[in-house]
Amino acid sequence: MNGESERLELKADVAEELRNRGLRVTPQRALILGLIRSASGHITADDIYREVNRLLPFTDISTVYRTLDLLEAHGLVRRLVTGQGQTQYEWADQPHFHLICTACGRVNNFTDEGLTAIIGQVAAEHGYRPTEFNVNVFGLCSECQQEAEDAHS
Amino acid sequence: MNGESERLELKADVAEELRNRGLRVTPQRALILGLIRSASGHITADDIYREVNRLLPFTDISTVYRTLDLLEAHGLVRRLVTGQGQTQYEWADQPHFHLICTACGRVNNFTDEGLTAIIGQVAAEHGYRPTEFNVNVFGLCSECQQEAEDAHS
DNA sequence: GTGATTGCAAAAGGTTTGCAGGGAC
DNA sequence: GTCCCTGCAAACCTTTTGCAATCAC
Repeated sequence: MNGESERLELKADVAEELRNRGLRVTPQRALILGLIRSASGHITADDIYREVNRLLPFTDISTVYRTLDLLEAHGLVRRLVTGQGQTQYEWADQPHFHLICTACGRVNNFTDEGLTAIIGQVAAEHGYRPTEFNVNVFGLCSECQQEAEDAHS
Repeated sequence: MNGESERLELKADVAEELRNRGLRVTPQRALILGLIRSASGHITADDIYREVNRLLPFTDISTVYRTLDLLEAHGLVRRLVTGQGQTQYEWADQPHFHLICTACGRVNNFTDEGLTAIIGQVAAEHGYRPTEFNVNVFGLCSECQQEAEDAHS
């Protein structure tokens, strides 16, 4: 494994992704898209802002937001409004569901064939032709349940 | 049908709902809860603010937010984060899902036992204790599908 | 009477916008 | 060279908070 060549590959990849959509390639855009793509889960605008600034100082938060809007509009990135403070962003690979912890704000992705099937079926029953759906489940993750219990004992 | 007696009934009803939960009954609370309850669909804090002020002038927006938080904490009201500007609130009768038509914008509520069960099950598998979930399915409603077909013929 | 609730004013926090200079094509 | 993109600063908008006066119980 060579970290640097991986990074270069990713950079080229990401630049191509932008060009394919007729977008100009700027260091900021490539970096932001790369960050989201290599982030394992979800990432906030502020996370991105801080990380980008380590590599590209003087990048402004407004650039981050503008870029995120752009990437979302072009279907490269998905926006996830959790209601726990900031909006989260994720790489738009395949549809999935979200488990959102209302205590720590952590978001877990999951997929479930049965769930997908039922949603399609129910939509059809109501005469809908579904194009897209999102499922957000709010609750306490196992860590926060544990903490809550510990606090009470 | 007598509009006024209906309103009085609702008001008494709503006051009881508050009392049952050990909450003090104030005109603001009763009014806000009544508004949400009689709103057919979803309503924003600002909608509520404006409507409350027509009937109870000088009510502050902060009171609206504080009341909404309170009502949500006591399970009387559900918060719906749409990502389109403001948060929406709805009367917490029974859990349901949203079918949202991307053409006409109409939102249909539906319920489905199977879907509810699967969501609970999947959450449990991931160690979550779910408190709330929202399922939004985007697509074309039957009317808009029809229109689209008609337009093409 | 007592503690909870309200209105007011101000702040917080995330996100957006106008503008002039600089960069991608 | 042209138009788009960026950094900067300021504004925006929804939501939250501190405080003193008022109200429900």
